[in-house]
Amino acid sequence: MTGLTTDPGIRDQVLAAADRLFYARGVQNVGMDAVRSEAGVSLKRLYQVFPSKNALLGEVLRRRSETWDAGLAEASAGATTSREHLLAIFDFLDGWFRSDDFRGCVFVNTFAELGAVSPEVAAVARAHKSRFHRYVEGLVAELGGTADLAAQIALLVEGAQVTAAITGSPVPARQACAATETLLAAIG
Amino acid sequence: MTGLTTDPGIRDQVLAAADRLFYARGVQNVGMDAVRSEAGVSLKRLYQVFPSKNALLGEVLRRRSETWDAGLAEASAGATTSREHLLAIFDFLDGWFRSDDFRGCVFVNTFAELGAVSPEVAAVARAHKSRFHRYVEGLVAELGGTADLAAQIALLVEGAQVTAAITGSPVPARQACAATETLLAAIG
DNA sequence: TAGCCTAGAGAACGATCGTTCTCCCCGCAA
DNA sequence: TTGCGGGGAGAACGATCGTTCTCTAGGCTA
Repeated sequence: MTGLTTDPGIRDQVLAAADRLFYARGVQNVGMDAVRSEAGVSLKRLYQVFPSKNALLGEVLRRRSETWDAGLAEASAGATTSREHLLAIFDFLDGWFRSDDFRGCVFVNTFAELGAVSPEVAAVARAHKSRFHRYVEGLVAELGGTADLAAQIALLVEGAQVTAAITGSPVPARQACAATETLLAAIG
Repeated sequence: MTGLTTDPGIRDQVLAAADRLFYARGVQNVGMDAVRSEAGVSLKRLYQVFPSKNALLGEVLRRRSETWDAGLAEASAGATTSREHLLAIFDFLDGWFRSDDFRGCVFVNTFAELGAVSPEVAAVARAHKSRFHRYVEGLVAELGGTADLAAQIALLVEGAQVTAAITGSPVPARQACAATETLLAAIG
């Protein structure tokens, strides 16, 4: 009927393929042709759905931010207290660090790669981190902790991701968790 | 006399220029021509001193590792106890985070950009982090702390660098310092 | 069946980049 | 003064990449 037939499945396929490749190799090490192959879609279609690589990257990042939230929510499913919600973050990290394709935080990686030359990328990274920071702040406040304590815990989460990526080991999740427990114990 | 006249000043100029540009924009966003211009050296000379961009990057990273050590040593100059040496790390970070051109840890950035496609880059990043980790471990051991405590402090240092880079604020240095003091206080 | 719209495959294009090559000039030895 | 070897500037080359264009085949409408 209309020439703009855009099967929603195609959009998802492309996003999933781009996400996989960008994350695994770095954005600049992945050509649009590789995305096309991985997605099993023609180049024409690809550019019909996303007008440029930058637009595609933007959507990939937006989706990763949602995926992060979803993973966090899933790991917090059994949590009842604020403390449990807080510590569930580290369960989430632990599971993630153990996955075969783990290669650090997409936002940190993309910021490192393109943040200096792309204000949009820098803004998306900042927004994601800021949102997570507020999430932690809310939980810590419920436990009677200060904003500074929340910031400290966020640093541990950040450090765990970077360290797990570079060392290839999942233990930073447990270490960051233990440190958080120590910090929480010092609230009183 | 010999055709291999390689003024040692030129080598330093090139390294300094490459370091500045790679760090400011990301390795892949800097062409060899830009390095050449920044260094004020002919392309021929550049390739006489460093046979390839990869070789140049390798040397830049090696030098950054030394610069890190030197900065740490300088910030620790007045420290006498192990505790002071440990806390001096955060003075070092604070000064660094406040510098205009701060853009995170070179090793983390380069790992994010090239670690997946360049085993050498990944290895250099790992080696640097591992060396710093051992440094912290030594200091913490002198204070009667465990290796796990050292790892926790290292996570704070890592997290502070990433967070300062993305937010553009120097406060993570202070926050990581405060968290470290809390963790140290819990040793007993 | 005839005509047309669409989509796919991939060639083509223009830009960039790492690396090498050419050309020209300068300073030095005889 | 006359060659000559080395160095500088930048053109050139080959590869890659983002993006667009062309060509062809196929399916739907009348």
